[in-house]
Parts: sequence; C-alpha cells; structure tokens
Amino acid sequence: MVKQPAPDTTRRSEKSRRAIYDAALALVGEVGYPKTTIEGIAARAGVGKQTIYRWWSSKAEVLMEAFLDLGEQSAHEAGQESYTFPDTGDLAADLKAVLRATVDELRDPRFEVPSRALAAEGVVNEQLGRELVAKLLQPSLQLYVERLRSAQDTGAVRPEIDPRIALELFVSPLAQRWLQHTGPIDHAYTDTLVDYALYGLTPR
Amino acid sequence: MVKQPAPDTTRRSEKSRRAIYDAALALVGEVGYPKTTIEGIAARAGVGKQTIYRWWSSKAEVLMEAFLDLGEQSAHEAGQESYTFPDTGDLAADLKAVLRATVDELRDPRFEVPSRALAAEGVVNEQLGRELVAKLLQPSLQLYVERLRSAQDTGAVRPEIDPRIALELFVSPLAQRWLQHTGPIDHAYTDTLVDYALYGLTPR
Amino acid sequence: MVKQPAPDTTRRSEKSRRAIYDAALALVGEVGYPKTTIEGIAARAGVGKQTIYRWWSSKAEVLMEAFLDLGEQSAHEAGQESYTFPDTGDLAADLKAVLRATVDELRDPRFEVPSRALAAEGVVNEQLGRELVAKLLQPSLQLYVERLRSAQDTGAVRPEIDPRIALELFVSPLAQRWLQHTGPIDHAYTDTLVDYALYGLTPR
Amino acid sequence: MVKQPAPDTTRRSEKSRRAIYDAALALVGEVGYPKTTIEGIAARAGVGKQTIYRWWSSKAEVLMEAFLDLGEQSAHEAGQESYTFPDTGDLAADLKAVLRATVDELRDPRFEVPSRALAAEGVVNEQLGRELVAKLLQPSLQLYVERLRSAQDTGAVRPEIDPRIALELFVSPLAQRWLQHTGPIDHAYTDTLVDYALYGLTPR
DNA sequence: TGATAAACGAGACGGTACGTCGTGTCTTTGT
DNA sequence: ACAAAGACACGACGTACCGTCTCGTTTATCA
Repeated sequence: MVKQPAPDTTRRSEKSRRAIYDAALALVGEVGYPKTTIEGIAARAGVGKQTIYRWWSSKAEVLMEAFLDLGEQSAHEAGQESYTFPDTGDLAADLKAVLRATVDELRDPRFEVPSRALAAEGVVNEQLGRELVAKLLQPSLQLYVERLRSAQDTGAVRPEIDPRIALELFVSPLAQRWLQHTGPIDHAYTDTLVDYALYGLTPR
Repeated sequence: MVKQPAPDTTRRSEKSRRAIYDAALALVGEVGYPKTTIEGIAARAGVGKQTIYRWWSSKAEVLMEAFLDLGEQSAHEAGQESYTFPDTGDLAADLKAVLRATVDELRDPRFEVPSRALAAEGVVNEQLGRELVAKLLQPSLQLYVERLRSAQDTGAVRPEIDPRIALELFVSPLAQRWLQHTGPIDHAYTDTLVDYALYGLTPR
Repeated sequence: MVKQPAPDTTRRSEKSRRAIYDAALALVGEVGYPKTTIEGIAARAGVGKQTIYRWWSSKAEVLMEAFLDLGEQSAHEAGQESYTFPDTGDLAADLKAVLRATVDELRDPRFEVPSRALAAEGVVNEQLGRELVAKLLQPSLQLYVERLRSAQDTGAVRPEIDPRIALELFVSPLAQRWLQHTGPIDHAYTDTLVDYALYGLTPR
Repeated sequence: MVKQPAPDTTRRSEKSRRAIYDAALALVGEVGYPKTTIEGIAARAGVGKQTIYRWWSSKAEVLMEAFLDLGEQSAHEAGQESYTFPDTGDLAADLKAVLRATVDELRDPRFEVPSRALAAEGVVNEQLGRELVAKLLQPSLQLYVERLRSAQDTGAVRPEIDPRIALELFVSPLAQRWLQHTGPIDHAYTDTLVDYALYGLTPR
C-alpha cells in the first residue's frame, strides 16, 4: 500500500505469471478458495512470494485475473463463439438455447469452484464485485440486451420494455438458484422461465 | 472436528450466548466480516475462546445464529407483522408494496453487513447456504407462494403457473442487483419488475 | 488461595484419595511428569477436579503424597526393614552394603520416574524441596549419622568428625551421578567411594 | 517435530538471537522458570514466536543456550580466568580456594535462578541433562582432574586414586546441598569437606 | 558485448489468529 | 452436605499465513 515504485511491466516474467495462474486455479479447485493461500500459490508455482505481491494486491485479485485469463484461453481455442447470441427470429427458442448452454456451463466443475469463490468475494468486497461484473458478466449480458432490442425491432417484444431490466427476468432467477442453492437447475427450469417472463403470469 | 463429546446444553450459560451474539454483530458491523475474528468476538464478549468453540464450529455459524436471533428479537418486538403479506385483491399493488419494503430493508445498514457476509459464505459453503435458505429465506418466500396461489384462485394468475418459480421473477432480479452490485435498487425498479413479470414482454 | 473454608477432614473420602494416588503414580509412570495433568489424574481416578483442588494445592504435592504413601505401603509390607542400618562392627562393609542396596533401588523403574520428577520439582521449588528432604531423605540419612556415631564410639572414626557432613561423602556423589547423569552407577563405584572417603586421598 | 526443513543459518538474525537470550534470562530472573513462557520471551524480545520455534525446540533449550552464551560473555570479559585452577603446591589450600569461589558463585542471584531451572530440567530430561553436563559442568570438573593428577605427580595424592571419582568427594556434597536444599552452604563447610576427603574419616 | 539494474527464487522476519489444552473457579445435579 | 461432572474465563501452546524485508541469482535492456 505504502510504496508502489511502479514495477516495470516490460521486464515482467511471463513464465511466472502463467505459473501463478495455473497454480491458483489448480489450488482453488483442489482445496477450495479459503484454503488456497498466497504462500501455497507461490510454492506451487515455484515462485517467490514477492513476485505475487509485486503484481497483485490480494488473493482475490490473483484468482480473478487467472479466471479471466482462463476465459480468454477458452475463447481463443473455441474461436470466440461464446460471445455471440443466436438470432433465428424465434426469440423464445433463442433464449432457451442460450440459457440451456449457461446451465451446462454452470455445472462444469472446472468453472464452478473458482467462479463461486469470486462471486462470494464480490458480494462482500464491492470494488472487486464491480470489477467482476464489468469484466465477466457485462459482456454476456450485453448480448441479451442486443437480442432483445432486435426483438423489439421485429415487434416480438413491446417497444417500451427496458431490455436491461427485462433480461434479468431470465438471468437472475437462474443466477440466484445457482448462487444460493435455492433450487435445482436444469433445462426444463430455464425453459419455464422464458415462457413465464415472455408471456407474463396473468391470463391473456 | 475430532471429538465433540456432546456438551451439556442444559448447563449452557445464557449470558455468554447473548454476549457472543452481541459482540459478533457489533464487530461485523464495525470492522467487517473478514476482520472479525473468533478471538475478537471472545474478547469483546468477555468470554473464553473455548466457550465459542464449544457451541459453534465456525465464525460463519456464530454469525448466522446471531443474525437469526436478531431477526427473532425484531419479530418479537414488532409483533410478527413481518411474517404476513398483504392481500388487497390487487396482486400487482400487493407485490409492489412488499418489494418496496424489501428494498428499504436491504438498505438498512444494520442488516446490510451481516447479511452480505452470510450470503457470501453461503455461496461458497453449500451446507451453510442451505441452512440460510431454509431458516432465513424460505419463510419469506413461502408468503409469495401463498399470495400467488390466492391470485390463482381469483383468476388473476393463470392456473398452470408454478408459484415457486413465478416468485423468482420478482425476487431474484432484486436479490442479484443487491448481492452482485449489478444495478441500482429503488422503488421504480421493483415496480417495473412486477409489471414486466405479471404481463410479460410480448405484445398482448 | 482466597478462601480455605477448612474442608472437613473427617468427611474425606478415603476411596477417592487412594484412587487419586494410584492414578497419579500410574500416569507419571506412563506419560511422564510434565504430561501428567490434574485433569488427567481426576479423569483416571473417576473423581471431580474439585476433589483434588480441595485437598492439594499443586500437581507436585499430589505426587509427593502419593509417593510417600507408596513408601509407607512398601514399608508395611516389608516389615520396616528399610529403616534399619547394619552394624556388623565393620564400618566399611556396612556402608558398602547399604550403598549397594541404594544403587539397586535407584534403578527400580517403579521409583525412578516419580522420584526424579519430585527431585526436579524440589530443585526449583524450595518449599517442596524442604518438605521432600524432611519426609523422604532425612529418615534415611539419620541412619547414617547413627552408624557413624557408633563407629566413633568404637574408635573406627575420628571423634572430631561431624557425621552429618561425613555422610555426604558417601551419599552425595551417588546422588549426583544419578540425578545429573554425570556418570554410571554400580556397586564397584560405591565401594570405591567408601574406600576413598574413609581413608582419604593422601598417602598414609 | 514434524518437519524441520533446516532453516538457513546464514540468514539468521543476530539481533534477534541476542534479544531472545536477554529476554529469556531477564524473565527467568524476574518471574521464575515455570512462569517464563515462549510467548513472553518473544514479546519481550520484540520477536515473532516463530523465530523462536524456528531455532529452538523448547523453552529449556532456549534458556540453556542463553545461559551458555552468558557464560561465554563473562569469560570474554574476565579474560578466561574462570577456566584455570590454582596450583600453589598446597593441594588442600587450592581446593579450598576454588570451592570458596564456587560457593560465592552459587549464591550470585544472577546465576541462581536460571541454573537451578536448567538443573531441574536436566534431572527429568535426560538428553538435556547430558548436554548440560557436557557443556557446563564437564569443563570445570576437568580442571579438578588435572589438579589431582598434578598432585599425584608430586606424591600429595596416592597414585592409585581415580581423580574422576575423587573429585566428587569435594564437588558433589556441595552440589547436593545447593540443589536439594539439604544444608547451608558456606566457606567453613567446603573447608571441612576438603579436610575430610583428603585425610579420610578414620584415625591416621 | 559487457555493465547495470530490475525482477526473480528463496526464505527469515514481526505479527495476528488459529484451534487445542490445561488451569483453577464456579455452578448444577444427583444422592 | 458432598462429590461427580463439567461449563466457564483465562492464558499458553505450537502452527499457518500474512505482508515486508533482505539476500544472492538470473535476465535483458542499454552503454
């Protein structure tokens, strides 16, 4: 906190950074977030503790960057397809498809432990929370906004609807069930969500 | 963890328990959850550490019980009115009223810090999460279920709707905005949620 | 320390006292003195802790009384012969015999651990040390004094010699070797001690 | 006990070691050995507990090294004269002089508490006891051996006498009186010891 | 290409908190 | 009324990590 003589980013060891990311994700997966320690990450990465403290200010920050990096890696490999949203003209079908994919992803144990840990940290640490939202959540949510706007253009969604609020009707219930273990998560559930939200609860 | 030779509950010191609850809530409020330590709680409560370890197995458990107790205290004082749900016949109005009250409560700093801390812990610790849901969340949600059933009886809600899922359309978006700082929380927002969810997004 | 409402000795449970003695000696023998605890003694004796604190003021005191009691038991069984000293007229032979017996006793593991523990405690705790000396050591040493006086009567020892000091020439070297591990202990050694001490180191 | 990954001695902080020695000796002097705690030493030395545990394995070991160091300090200051033994040709006089000096040293309160504590520990802990004997006692006793050998050369002591046993006639009685509080310690007493031991108890 | 300055691995350090154990006191319960 | 049982406040234990701070030792630009 006191002094940050601006470490020289150009001299930074790429090898160490990779090793730290790998160690952090591996440890979180193996022993859980609370038992993951900076000392443990350093030891596993074959790195001095100072090398971690030089570039990050907390365990959560390390993990967040490691996780973001993991996401980028996946995206590269997969050819970016995760950042698109289907638009077949059938809004209900498109939403259901995307939510089904999200359900599958949430169940992938590779992502589960670190993302839970980050989410928990973000609940309590507002700054980190906002960073997470901005870097991890927002890009995905933006795709919903765009798809809903497109639906408004075709008349499938009422024009006065605010897409940024409307998307929460699909996304938040799923997120909450996952975060708070308030209920089971499966394709039938997300399909139902889409139906309820699109057509409302009252008789038509 | 090793041995728990079943401490004798009848001999338990009520005074110590109260002091521990008070200290825990006070400390969490003052220095935040991560900096609240069992030693600190014990010292503040004027209690030996062992007295805490004898009856609870983790900081989170202490805080959860303290928080539950706080809720019961409030309920007693207020004469239980928190466990009822208005039924004026106008479903939209009733939902909006309850959600507005919830918004106000979420902003009460007295509840904010400990409930955030508990929620975060519950995200990561499934057992505690389920306990939280069962003891804190479920009772409130059940009131939504009943109100929605009553609306189905009067024909205000389609009969095939599952109320346990439907309620998430109102509650989860608010919860997520609060938990994950994904957006501002106010009365206009929750009013909008009720409108969108009740009448759907598609043109009627 | 604060209050000593003079517990009523007549009401004292003999059974508990015995059980405490047994437990104390057994534990000291099994786990050593430092790992012997008052809680452990109470548990093993099937006795409340308070019953120990009521009658003794420290672990060392319990052990001392237990040990004294053990000695009395042995004496009773053996018919007091331990409190006599041979007087065959041959002083050297008598001393050698007694010291050989002492060597054998010092090697009896039944006595070794507790008496070492007590001796150590006595080194550091003067009050207990004096009690030990008075109750355990003095009676034996007195026998040396008497035998040496008898030798003075027969002219075998110079009349101006102080027997209380003279006996230390035989007893202390053995005691020190045993206590401080400064050398091996056997019959040849004690025989030599007697010869050196009786006849001096200078040529005659 | 579990792991001792050989801390790097070259990186050891000399300042901390000194501070720990000083704190240990001061505390033992002020509150006595049993009330001296590792936490107390660490606090007084302004040192983390781990720094003590890293280099020593017990309170006794710390104190022993501190005491040895104290001895070395004194020796340095005094110019080593403590490691010599007078040889005036008059054996009795030389022994009396050395024993008088020993009496004075035993009464020096600066040495009394720690050396008693160490002696007591050595009684019960054989390994430490042997270390103490080897490092603290042996060097002094060796001087007696040499002086006695020299006396044998001049014919003042019978040639068949074993000096390592003979020296105990002078040293052990004094040591025992001091350790076990079995009698007063003064110059007259040690003078008497020398007379008795050199010339024997029997009439010449 | 060799000097020099940084980042690096290693890990000792002063600390804080952990969870456990034992102390000596006090209270409850059964007899 | 006493003794067993054991909860309690307290304090030390020995361990694990924290974040800071040297230590040499690579590296990797610039002189």
